Amino acid sequence: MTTRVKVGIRTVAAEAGVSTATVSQVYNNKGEVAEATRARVLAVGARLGYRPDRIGQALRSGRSRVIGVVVSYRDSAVWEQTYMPYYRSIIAGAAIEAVEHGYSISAAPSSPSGDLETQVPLDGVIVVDPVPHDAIVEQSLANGLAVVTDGGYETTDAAARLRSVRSDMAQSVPAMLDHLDAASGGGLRPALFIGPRHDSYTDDTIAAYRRWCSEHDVPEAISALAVGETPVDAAGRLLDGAGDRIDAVHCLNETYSSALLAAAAERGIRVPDELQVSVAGDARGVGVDPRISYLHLDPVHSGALCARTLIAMLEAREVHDVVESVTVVPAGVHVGGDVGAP
Amino acid sequence: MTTRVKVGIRTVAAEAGVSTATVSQVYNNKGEVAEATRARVLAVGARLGYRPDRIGQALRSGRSRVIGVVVSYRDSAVWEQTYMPYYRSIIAGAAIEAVEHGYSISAAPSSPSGDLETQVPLDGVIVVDPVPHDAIVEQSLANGLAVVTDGGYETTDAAARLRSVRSDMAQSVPAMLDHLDAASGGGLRPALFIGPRHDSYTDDTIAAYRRWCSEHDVPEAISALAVGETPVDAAGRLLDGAGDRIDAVHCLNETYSSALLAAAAERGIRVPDELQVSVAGDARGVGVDPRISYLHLDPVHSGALCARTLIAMLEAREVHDVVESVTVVPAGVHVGGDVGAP
DNA sequence: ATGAAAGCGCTAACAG
DNA sequence: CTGTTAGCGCTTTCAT
Repeated sequence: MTTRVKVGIRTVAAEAGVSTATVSQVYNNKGEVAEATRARVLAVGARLGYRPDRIGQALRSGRSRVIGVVVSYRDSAVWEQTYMPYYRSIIAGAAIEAVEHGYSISAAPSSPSGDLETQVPLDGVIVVDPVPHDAIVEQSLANGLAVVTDGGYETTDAAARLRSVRSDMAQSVPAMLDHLDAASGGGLRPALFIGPRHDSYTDDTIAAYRRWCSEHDVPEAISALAVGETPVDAAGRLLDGAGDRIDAVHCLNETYSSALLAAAAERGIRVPDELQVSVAGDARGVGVDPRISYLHLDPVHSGALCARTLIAMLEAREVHDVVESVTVVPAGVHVGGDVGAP
Repeated sequence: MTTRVKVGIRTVAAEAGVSTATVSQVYNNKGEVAEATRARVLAVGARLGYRPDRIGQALRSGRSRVIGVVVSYRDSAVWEQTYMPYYRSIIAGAAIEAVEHGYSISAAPSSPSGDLETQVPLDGVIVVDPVPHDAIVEQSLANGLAVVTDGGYETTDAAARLRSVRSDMAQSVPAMLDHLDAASGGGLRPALFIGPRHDSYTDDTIAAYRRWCSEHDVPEAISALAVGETPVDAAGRLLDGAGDRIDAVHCLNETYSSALLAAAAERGIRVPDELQVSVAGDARGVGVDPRISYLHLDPVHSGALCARTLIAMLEAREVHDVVESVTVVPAGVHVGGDVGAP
C-alpha cells in the first residue's frame, strides 16, 4: 500500500508550484486561470487523488450540503401502514438522488409548532404532503431554508424560495374514471374513498373527482375515514350506505383499497364484476392486486425529483414547479411482470 | 422579530465572561470546569439559544457525522421489486435513528471493485447483506471506516471496527417449519425457495432448513432462481418438479412467495389446503396475504438498529453484534388489523 | 481552573 | 494572471 498522507489543497498547490488560491479557482471554475496552469493543477490533482474536502468547503461557504426530509412522527397503525411506507420511499429516492450531487439527507422530525428538531444545519427541506399554510413550510422559509413540497402548495410570496412537485391528479383521476366508465360499458357511478386529512393530494383528487361527476352528470359520493375509525369499518360504511347507487370506488391509497376489498369480500360483492376498484399507488409493488386498477405513483421517483429540484434551487439554477404525470394501469395488467435476473 | 445575530461560541464566551475554550469544555463535558462556571455558561448558552455548529466541530475533529448506507445499483426488475424495497426501508430506518443522534445519512453507491463513490466523507457505513469476503466491507475497513453489516459477517480480524446485525434465522426458520408441521398434522415435507445470491441471510436460512430436515428425517428440496429466470417460472419449475413430494414451501422473500402463489393458482393448487406457504417478510404491510405465514421481518427496525450500533461504535461505546429475534405470524392473523386513527 | 493561541481545509478579497 | 492574507466555528495543547 502506498504511503497514505492526507492530500489537501496545499499538497496539490506545492506539487504544482502554485498557490492554494489558484488550486481553489481551478477546482471551482472561478476567476481567471491560465489554461496551462489549470491543466497542470488538474493533472497533479488527479495524480495525487485530490478531492476537495466538503467539510472545509462547508465551513467556508456556510452551506452544509445536507437536505432534510420532514417527517411528522405519528404513532398509530395507520401511520405505520399508510404514511410510513410513503415516507420511506421518498427518503430513499431523495437519498439516492442527493448522493449524485454530493449531498446527504437527514430525516427531520418536526414539532407541531413547525420548527425542525435537527442537530445538523440544513440547506433546504423537502416537506411531504403539506396542508394549506403549513407551519413547517412557513417556518422553514422564514429561517432562510429553501423548500420543496411534495404536493402542491399555494403561496402569496412570489419571491419565496419554494417549489412544489406534485402528481397530476387533475389529469389522471378523470382518466381513471373514464377508463372504469368504458370498462363498465358507460354510465359509471363512482364513489371516492378518502382519509380525514386535507392535504393537497387529497384536495386535488376531490376536485378532479367532483369535476368528472359534474361533467358526467352523476351524483357525488365521497366517503371519508372518520378519526378513530378503522379503514375496514369506513369501507363497510361506504358500501352499506351507497352500495346500490355506486358501481366503482376510487381509493386514495392502498390501505383504503385493501380495506375496501376486505369489506366487499365480507359482503359477497365481487370485484371487479359487481364493483370496480381503483387506487392511487404503486402498481409495481409485491402487493399489487390484479383485480384493481392503479394510478401508478412512484414515490421513490417523486423523492428523487424533489431532491433534484431542491438541489437546483440551492445551486441557484433556474427551476420551476414540477407536475408529474400519472399513468392509468388497468386491472389485470402487471407492470412488473417481466421480472428478470437479480 | 428579535435581532438575529449569529450566536457562536465567541458570543457565549463573551457574554459569560469566559474564554471560548471553557465554553467548548462545558459543551463537551471535557476537562475540569468549576461547577459554578459550567452552570453560568450553560445558562447563557440556553438564553442565547446557542447550538454548537456541527460543521466547525466536524472540521476540527475530522468526523463528519455522516454515515453511509451502501447500495449496489442494479437495473433489473428483481432489484426493483425485491432489493429496492428492502433498501429503502433500511435507509429510512437508519435516517430516522441517525437524526436522533445528530447524524445524517448518505446513500453510498459502490463500484464493483468495492470502493464507495461518495463525495461526502463518511464516518462509517452500513452494508446490507454482505457476501463472504465482501469487497465493500474489506475496503471500508481498510479505509478506516467503521462498518456495520446487516446480515452476519465473518472476519478473522478481531480488532476490526466491524459489527453485524442479523435476524435469527437459525431460530426462526425451524420455528416456522414446526408451526407448519403442526398445522398439517405432522409429517411435513417442506421445500425451500431461494434466489441466486449467496449472502449471509440466504446461507443462514439454508443451514437452518437443512438442519430441520435432517432432524426430522425428511429429504431436502431446495429450489433456486436461476440467473435470467423469472420468479414465476422458477416457482413453476419447483412445483412441477417436486409437486407431489412436498406440501409446503418456505420462500426467502415476498417476491418469491407472490410468484409461488401465482404458479400454484395456475396449476389449481389450493393454498394453504394443499400447499402451505411461508415467507420471510413484513407481516404488517398492505400486501400481506392471509393465506401465508410470515416470519415477521421489519427492515425499518433493522435499519435503525444498524444505525444505532454504528453510532455507538463511532462514539467509542462498548457494543456487540446483534441478533434480532424473528417471530412467526401464522396464516390468517393480521398483525396490523387493529388499525386506528391516522 | 481558565485562557491564549494554533490551526482543521477551504474560499474570497485584494494586492501585486 | 497569480499569490498573500484573513478568516469560517470549533477543539485542543500548553501556559498561567
